Amino acid sequence: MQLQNAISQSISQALQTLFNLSVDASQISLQPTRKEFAGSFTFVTFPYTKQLGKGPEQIGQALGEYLKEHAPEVKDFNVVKGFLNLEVKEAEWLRLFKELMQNRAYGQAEPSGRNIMVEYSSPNTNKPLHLGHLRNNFLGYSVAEILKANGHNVMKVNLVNDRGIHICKSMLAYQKQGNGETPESSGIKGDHLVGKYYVLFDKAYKEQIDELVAQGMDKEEAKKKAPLMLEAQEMLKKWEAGDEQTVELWKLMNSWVYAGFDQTYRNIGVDFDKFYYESGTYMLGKERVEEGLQKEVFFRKENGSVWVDLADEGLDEKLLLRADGTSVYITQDLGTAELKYNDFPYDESVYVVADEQNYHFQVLKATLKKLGKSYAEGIYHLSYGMVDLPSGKMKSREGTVVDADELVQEMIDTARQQTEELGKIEGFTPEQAQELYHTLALGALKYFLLKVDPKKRMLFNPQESIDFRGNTGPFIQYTHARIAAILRKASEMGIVAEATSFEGVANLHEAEQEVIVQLVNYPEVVKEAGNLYAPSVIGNYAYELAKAYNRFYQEISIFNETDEQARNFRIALSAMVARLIRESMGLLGINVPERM
RNA sequence: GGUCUCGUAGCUCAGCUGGAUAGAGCAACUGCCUUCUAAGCAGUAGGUCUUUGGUUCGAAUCCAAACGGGAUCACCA
Repeated sequence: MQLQNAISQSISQALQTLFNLSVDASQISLQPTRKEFAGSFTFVTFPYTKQLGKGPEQIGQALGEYLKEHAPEVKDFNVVKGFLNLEVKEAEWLRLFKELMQNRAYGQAEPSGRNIMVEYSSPNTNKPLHLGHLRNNFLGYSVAEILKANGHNVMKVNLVNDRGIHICKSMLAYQKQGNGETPESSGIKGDHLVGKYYVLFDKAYKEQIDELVAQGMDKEEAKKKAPLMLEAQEMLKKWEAGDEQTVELWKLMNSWVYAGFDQTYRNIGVDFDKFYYESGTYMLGKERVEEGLQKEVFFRKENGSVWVDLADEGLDEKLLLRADGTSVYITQDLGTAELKYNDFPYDESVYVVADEQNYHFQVLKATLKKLGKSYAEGIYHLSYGMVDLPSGKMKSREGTVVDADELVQEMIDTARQQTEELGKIEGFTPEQAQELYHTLALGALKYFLLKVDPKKRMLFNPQESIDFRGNTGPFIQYTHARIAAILRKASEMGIVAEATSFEGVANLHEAEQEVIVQLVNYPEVVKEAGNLYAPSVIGNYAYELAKAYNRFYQEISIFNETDEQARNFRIALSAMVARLIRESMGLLGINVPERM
């Protein structure tokens, strides 16, 4: 970056000196040179032809000659049409490399003083996590890490949806058919056990609907009138009224689910600084609604329901409180927003929630603004696309949902199988092998889900996503393991590759230079990923870095190099690549192995 | 129907604030392991960047429209 700035500065000077044209250096943009031409940076001269009344080649030629003479970084140049390609001196690349290697906090931005809250995961407590949740969890965790690397003060929170009709469905089915089954007695993980009863409810409920329809009732009506649905609603009312027995069962079943979630979270390596529970926040929302009525930014309809008119924001009227005074989804979000802000006065509050809720978040933000809440401005909906299967949309009702725990286990099995096939498991203790499989499995899965732009809907193909070759997590992990082997060997040989140990290196191979270019880019990449809330930017970078290194690894020998300085440089270069692979993968929540 | 969003190789995806002959991976084909881990490297083949118009020196990228997917517009969450 500073290299680009320096060159831009020189170009600005050149334009002034040669053509008497004043252009600020910040206005001069350089782009990476396409690989079929010599050079590292390219300056496009087309935009200046009119003002200067000269041809693009002519301008490029004149600038190139000036830069070669006056810019200390520029080694040579070539002009192709309106493109001035600049080659940078090898000494300059080496200097940059030494500099970044000595910077212990390389890639970590200065503290920004900004507080950012990141809410993610936010599960319902009536069933286990599925593939869609995995994208959410990986995204949320990764974005939080990326924001930290950008110098922000980050708090990760999980808002658990622990109340509502869906939980009552599981509870009801359990009451009827549970026979006192527990996770201990059945050996079923708590969230799966509760999910089992949710499915049982749904099955029986469907049967009732079919029956009613067979009797001639309209399907929509049957859905509302089915006895089981009425019972579930009754149970919800009892819960809201604090009925002891209902609350007791609710607590018991939720505790099973939490134990299960806890296990899954630990297994997939995500964590939270704080949990919020909707049962603990939904009442607060009603206070905000009351506040809005007093401020006269909300209004009450004849039947008693409360609304906000967001027409001036290009949105509709929105219900905030039902006629019977009970809260709806957005009511509790109004309360939770305030609670969050009181706990952690944020500059920004990120909600990692699927794009089906885009409208909801527009409404939430607009409504809080109407209430005059200053923190409304900081609300940012990190909206991500749904995960599709080759068979189409995931539908829990049709049983096409991919269970998170099962998927992770399948990935681990595949990792084991692949590793054994390749015969790469010699010298591992069983525990180490197990750890490796886990690292590879999650690396493959996380990378697969994070390499795609979050905003885009994506396809999860079970066959491809468990691939360990090509543009995958394990490919990058493998590159790290290779370097680790080199570093072990260097260490055995007593080589310490410090900046001083290769000061005499004069020429660089092309492959070496390409690796340095990648290394130099890293801070910019972290910044961009932060600005865009996009782990995919980091993922693409890690892949490019690993690819550049593997090219180098293939073409250039390290330990057969007779020039000690050159050898030391290559070891240092390798160490730095390993470090940035570890860092960047860490930003994705992916661990890297020492051996594989 | 209104609003929002997406459309790039057979498949899955990159392509930054407009720049050169649009790039990866998978799948197909060809080479490279007595030399630091072949989960690798090098190469061949594969494209009307959905279409049409506009902006300009220049458009996959910006604007408009059309076509085709998806989401949403509940006293559901």
